[in-house]
Amino acid sequence: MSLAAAASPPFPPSWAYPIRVAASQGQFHHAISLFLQMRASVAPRSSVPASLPAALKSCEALGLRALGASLHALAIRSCAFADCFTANALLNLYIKLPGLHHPSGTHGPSGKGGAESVTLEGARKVFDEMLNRDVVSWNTLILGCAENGRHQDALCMVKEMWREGFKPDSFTMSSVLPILAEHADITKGMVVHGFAIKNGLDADVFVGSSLIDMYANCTRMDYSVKVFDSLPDRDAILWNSMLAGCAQNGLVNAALRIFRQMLHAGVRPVPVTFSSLIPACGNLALLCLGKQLHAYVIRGRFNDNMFITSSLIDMYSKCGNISIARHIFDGIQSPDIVSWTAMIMGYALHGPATEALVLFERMEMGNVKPNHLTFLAVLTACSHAGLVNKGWEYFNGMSDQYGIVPSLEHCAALADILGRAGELDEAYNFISNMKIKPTASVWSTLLRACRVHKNTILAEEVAKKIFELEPRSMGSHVILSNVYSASGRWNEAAHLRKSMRNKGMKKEPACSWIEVKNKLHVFVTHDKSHPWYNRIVDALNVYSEQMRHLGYVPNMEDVFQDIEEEQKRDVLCGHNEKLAIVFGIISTPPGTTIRVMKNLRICVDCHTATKFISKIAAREIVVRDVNRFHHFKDGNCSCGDFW
DNA sequence: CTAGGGTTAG
Repeated sequence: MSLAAAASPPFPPSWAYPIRVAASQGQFHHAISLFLQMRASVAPRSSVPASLPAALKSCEALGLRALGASLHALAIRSCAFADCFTANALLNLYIKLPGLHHPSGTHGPSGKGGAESVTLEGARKVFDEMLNRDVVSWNTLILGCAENGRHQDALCMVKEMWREGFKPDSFTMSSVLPILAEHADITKGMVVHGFAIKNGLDADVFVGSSLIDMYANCTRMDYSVKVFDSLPDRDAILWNSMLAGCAQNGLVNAALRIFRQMLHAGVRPVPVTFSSLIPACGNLALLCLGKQLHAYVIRGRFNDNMFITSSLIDMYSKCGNISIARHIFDGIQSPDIVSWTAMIMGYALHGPATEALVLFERMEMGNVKPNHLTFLAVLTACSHAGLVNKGWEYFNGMSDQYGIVPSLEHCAALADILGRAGELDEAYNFISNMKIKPTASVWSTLLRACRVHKNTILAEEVAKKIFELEPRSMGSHVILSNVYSASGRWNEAAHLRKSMRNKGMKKEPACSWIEVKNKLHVFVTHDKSHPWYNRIVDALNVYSEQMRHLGYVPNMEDVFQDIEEEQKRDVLCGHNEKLAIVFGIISTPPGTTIRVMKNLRICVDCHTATKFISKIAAREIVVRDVNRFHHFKDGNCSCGDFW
């Protein structure tokens, strides 16, 4: 460290200058060290106020709470606290370092608020004691509230600052807009937008990107586009905001267009560019596109970025390609909790569910601590593999060993494990005695189980509970009606359907889709508009004949209407997953793996038929339904007929 | 002295 500059200072003598320079260059240790030397020397008192903001900033960066507290005392003793600039820096320190207590106001952790509220109390005290405040003071406190979940406080404070004659600026906007984005409060969001326009703040890129995010979170990408187009050239952040917004709203084509425009405009992609695009491919199961992005990632040497590798693992497994996902996972030197969880969830959804548990144990041995999502993944694996004892073990272990309180999702997963395994009474008791009040969705896992295990009596009781909580629950009405149909109680089924019609309830249209040669083919039930429709039906009829020879019997359980047998068979033939699968087979070279996605659960008959088709056509067929993956091969399915 | 974009679930 060179003291030369400080030892022979320019006129007027100043210690403050090198301290400020060091802090502004990120050399916080150096800044602190200079500050302490200054205090030990006979430096003029006037150096203290001028160097305090930089010293406080350095404390924040290095997390030095004790020194921070003594600087607070020094600020008061030296009268530097009267200076707005210095007091603001101190206020910021209280916001940024949780656990730094105001010397005169340490009440200790109060009630449920805990350390978080104590931290803000200290900041609030500093703020209240300030002799002079400016817009920065208000902005600092508002941001502190915004980032610590005190959303209402933050919004109230904006009104308060306005009342006291301070005009909100671009900093205020970009603290407030993320709050409105999180609450999807487009009404207040547009008020803020209007204020920004009126006060000439809308050309600011920080405000602009916050507005883009806010509208994107309110699923109004059209407004986001308008904001984006109205902003002056460019900023890489804005491009990435737009990309993330489109990707999260499922607008993959729009996202790709923006990606290309961005490259064209000479803006270099950064890791976040990909970590927002890749998950969108996974959610829509666009394997070809995902692979292209993967190639881009490799060329750009982004593949050592954990966010990207995790999203690639998730993307490949959601696209049905668990082995590539595993290959990427194996290439990571030390996986973090996110990549472990993504990989474990991949196996949980795919089939070799015990592999998920093996990975979980390896993860524990590697001293990576599981979080609530990891346990959700492990419980999902137990459910899909029918492992009841293991399920209980993990459910109890998560709180006993890791102090993670089971959430509603974990409880639902355990109820699912019990129900699928046929332990219906245990599942019923478990749900009835849960610490958290069960929701309709928890009960409906049991309703599904009742249907699989053909327990009509319990199904009726469970359905009653569901309808109390959610009178218009479409899925539950359908399942109960299926239960009635399956046990030949057509009158009850008909009555139920009538009451559904009276309530104006409509079944979610089922659809399946498949990507062939980079093009997406969507099949909606009863939609005959696909150009290959007749060819598909012809092929399906040929398969049906062969299937019958091999012993296939159509299963009518899932047919909703009580119609003649012959008609029912037609309905089943028209099931969109069958159309998508057969289209895949006749439009690709022999041996190609068929990957089909479906927006609902696969039906019993389609599941059986697909097993036969995989054998007859000698194809591996991967079906992703809304719940899990099915790998059909050689007449068998990886789910073991258990879903 | 105060500010912006991303990953795992359902």
